Amino acid sequence: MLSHSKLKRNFYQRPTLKVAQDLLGKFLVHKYRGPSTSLDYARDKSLGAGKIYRGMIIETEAYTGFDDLACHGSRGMTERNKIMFQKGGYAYVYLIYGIYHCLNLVTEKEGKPSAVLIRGLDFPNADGPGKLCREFKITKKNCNGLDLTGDKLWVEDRGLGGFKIQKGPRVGIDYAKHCATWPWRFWIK
DNA sequence: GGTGCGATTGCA
DNA sequence: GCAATCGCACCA
Repeated sequence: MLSHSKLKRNFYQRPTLKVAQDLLGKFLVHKYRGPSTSLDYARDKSLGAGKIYRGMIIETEAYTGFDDLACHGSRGMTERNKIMFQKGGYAYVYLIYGIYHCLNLVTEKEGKPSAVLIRGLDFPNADGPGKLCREFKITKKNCNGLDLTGDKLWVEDRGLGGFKIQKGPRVGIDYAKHCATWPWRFWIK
């Protein structure tokens, strides 16, 4: 196997709980071609030709199906969550609190709302779902609906494994009643 | 057409 | 503890 292989669609078209754990230790990559701030240019003169952001995924959460009250798609398809109903291998990005964006990787089969929320990367200022999107220039406008088998946003397997996976309840979903305690959050040290 | 709030973050 | 800030879900 290639040491830097881009994950294919069949990786995502599996049970969401499995995908959420298998994404740990893989690398999120964003090839960004959009406008950069003057501060970005001061830090990195190569930005004019586009920039590649790459960081190891260290924390995820699973959201799947109509019985998961914390899943955005559990109450049916809407304009916001329609990407979640596609087949696995697409990016679902939404705006939260009017300020931050959250990146999800759609899983399973078409018609079943399922995705993995990327909550943290081993990368400076990318410890948190909102922070990693800000740091990696991921927004709803430029990433929602992107095909993860394409050349803008994808996940790489760099051959790292053997991590001890920790698990616990998902964050910030107290409103989801009995689902709030399900141990669907996963992370590695 | 009006209303209320969120899969977050940073600061007091 | 709590404000920021807005798309959108939901109700009328």
